[in-house]
Amino acid sequence: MTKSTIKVRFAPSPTGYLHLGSARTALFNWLYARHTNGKLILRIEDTDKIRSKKEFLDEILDDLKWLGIDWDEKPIFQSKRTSIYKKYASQLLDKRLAYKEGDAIIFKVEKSRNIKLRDIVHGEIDFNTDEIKDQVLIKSDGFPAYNFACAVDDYEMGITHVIRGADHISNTPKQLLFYEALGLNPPKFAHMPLMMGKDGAKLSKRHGAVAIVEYKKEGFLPEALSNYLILLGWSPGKNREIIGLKEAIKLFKIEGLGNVQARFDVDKLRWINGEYIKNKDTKVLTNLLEDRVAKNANRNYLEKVVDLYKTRFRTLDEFTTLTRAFFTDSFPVDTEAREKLEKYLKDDKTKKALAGFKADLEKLENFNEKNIEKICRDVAEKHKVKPAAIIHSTRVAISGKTVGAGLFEMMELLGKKKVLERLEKHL
RNA sequence: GACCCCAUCGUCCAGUGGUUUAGGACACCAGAUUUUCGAUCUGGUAACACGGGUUCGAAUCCCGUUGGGGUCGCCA
Repeated sequence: MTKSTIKVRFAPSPTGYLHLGSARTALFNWLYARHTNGKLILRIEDTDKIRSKKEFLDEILDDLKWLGIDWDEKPIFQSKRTSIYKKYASQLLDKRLAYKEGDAIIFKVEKSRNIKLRDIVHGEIDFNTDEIKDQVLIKSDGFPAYNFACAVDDYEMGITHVIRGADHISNTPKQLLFYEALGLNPPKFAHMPLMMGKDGAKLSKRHGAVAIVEYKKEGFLPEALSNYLILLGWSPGKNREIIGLKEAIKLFKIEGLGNVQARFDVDKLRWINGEYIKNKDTKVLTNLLEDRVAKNANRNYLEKVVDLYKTRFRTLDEFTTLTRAFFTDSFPVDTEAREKLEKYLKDDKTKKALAGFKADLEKLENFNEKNIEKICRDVAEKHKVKPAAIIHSTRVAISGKTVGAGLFEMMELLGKKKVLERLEKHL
């Protein structure tokens, strides 16, 4: 292992849950650190005394771990470093580059200067200091203002690359001014375009869930979410869509970060999630599903249901609604399914065939897929109806749905007793 | 409003002056599987925002327009 000098950071403020956009930023920082064999440091920006909450921090840390992100060294808390910021602020005071205003310390911005930012994703960006007002360094409450704390910490922590959202582009010249006044070398910057909602507007609750924890609850797999997120603004090449974090680390290049705003598309996320679900080992998948079905469900039985439905659900939540009939007798019957069944029952021949099917099933001793299918086809032929008529109406009767796995497999799994009960009840 | 960023199918991504009648994926549509389907397989529709340049040649370079986004707090 070669030593790397790369050091990046992810700096959440614990004033809310981990957001999709922040998670993506964290992911790219992590990818870069791991690819370069460098370090990722967590910096907790808790300088908003009122809005910062411990429970938010815990949740953010949990979500990061859940996504597969780990970090090096203990997280740094800005709230515990006030003396450091004050030290730097005093330096500027001494140099007469800053002034006091009450208890606050303000940085004097020199007018009509050009500040050049060399950004890894955007290239050179020029700013004129005429657009920048004097900047608060230390707030009246003694805590540092964001831009100052950020600049001081990135230097103090030895951060080499700042990978963050494009919403910070206009903050950067201010930070650059601080570095210059302090006589310090700034880190390199990479501003990634923000993630937008499906309609191109700012991603918010009205587009659906924005907190990582909500996706976790809905039953998205962490590897699917992180896979989707890194595809927004970066490409592993060769038109690859499904890519694990391990491989992404190998392929990651910071120069490959896109400069275009991407829209969050939950449909694609759902597709990726489905891909991960169907490729997952049934036992492992069952572990994830266990607490989403009736607690008394038999493990072996559960595994069989999972196996049967593996390719048909895209979130863990969907499994629950799709397979309800396997875990309770009081499952709902979809309106569409109800109508379909009623239509079949209006036909006299079909009705008689179903009665015959039921009667033959009662006599069947070895209630397995093959035998059931044979009975079904024999009965259909005898009553001159299409097997489909029996199959479709039976599926509705035993599951309340028009969609599902193969009927005969479903029947075998449910067992003779339940199948007959349901046929009796619904036909 | 000022300053800044951005602009390839509906969406994401590929494409970095000629090998492109612009490729892949999601979504959508159609066909198949006649045991359904939101499963599976096959196929299809669909884009270089617009206008000027530069060049033998532009999706690729430059300028402008339009459109989207961001920032202008003692929030971060």
